Amino acid sequence: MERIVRKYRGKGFKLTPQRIAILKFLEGNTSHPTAEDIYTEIKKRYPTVSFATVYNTVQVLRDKGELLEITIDPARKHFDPNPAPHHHIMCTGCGRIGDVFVDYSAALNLPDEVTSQFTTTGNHIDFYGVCNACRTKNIN
Amino acid sequence: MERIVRKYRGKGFKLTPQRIAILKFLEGNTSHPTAEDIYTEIKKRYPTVSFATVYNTVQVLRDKGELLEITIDPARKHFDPNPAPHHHIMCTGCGRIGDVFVDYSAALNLPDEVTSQFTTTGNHIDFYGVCNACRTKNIN
DNA sequence: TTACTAACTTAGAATAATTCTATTATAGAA
DNA sequence: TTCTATAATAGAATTATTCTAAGTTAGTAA
Repeated sequence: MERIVRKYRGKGFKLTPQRIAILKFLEGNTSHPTAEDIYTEIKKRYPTVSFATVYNTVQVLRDKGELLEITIDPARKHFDPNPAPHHHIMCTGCGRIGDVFVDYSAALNLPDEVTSQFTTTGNHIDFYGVCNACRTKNIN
Repeated sequence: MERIVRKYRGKGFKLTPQRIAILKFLEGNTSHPTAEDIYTEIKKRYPTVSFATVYNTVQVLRDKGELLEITIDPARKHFDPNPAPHHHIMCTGCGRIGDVFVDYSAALNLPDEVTSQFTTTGNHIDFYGVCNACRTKNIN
């Protein structure tokens, strides 16, 4: 019995071969892949896999709290298999996305004009920057 | 001469009637409209206006630093005519977006494993919550 | 004031991301 | 082993956004 199967069985969704392949690809993956990235990878082993399967699976995983959907890139969604709340930084040059594992919640006090209108439940920070590779490129 | 024209002329883009209508609609607008919201509004006065004009205009305004593009809603882009850096809070019930005019930058120190990889240039916080209207609805 | 042209508007086609549908297949419960 | 709810698939549909080609115009400069 595979480790992935052990980890995810009994969570309320079926573990099909395609899903196991998606879970394996995502396991420990810090590249923040898009749906197309996942599709391209799974297609190598399951050439008939469809986008519907990829989208269905990431939706199930999101709903079960096993995956985060990231909105930092205005062009498309990225996914993060680490469901622990954390933040992200995107390189404005190449689009690479990195993780920021710091909880800033204690510092993020909201003004009265906001707390009087909303009950806050969470926060996510998008940091923007330039990665080393892109900075080097621009210097030369 | 209208105030909008006075404010935006000489900024490097032509002020057409459609653009003036868009700028008027956006002026002081805190509803964070989508492209469709803008299109629907401008269509009232200019029935032949096209989506291309709306998208072209918001792109020009974004490039000129007169408008922010907001990614807090995974479903579609929203626009904010206040270009001063600030943050947003979205109601997870109805999708309403509010502004948060606090600069938290001083508190957002990044760990070494991030600063060694990225030179940070900015940040934007997505707060999530429930607005009063939605909270009341759920109680009843 | 007029003439000019780069920039703009428009309708509609194209693209890209995502979702839906109908059908067939299967994981996992009984 | 059987059964059925759930999932996979191909492909159509939908939605957001961008592109294209043709006609129009804002704003510059004579």
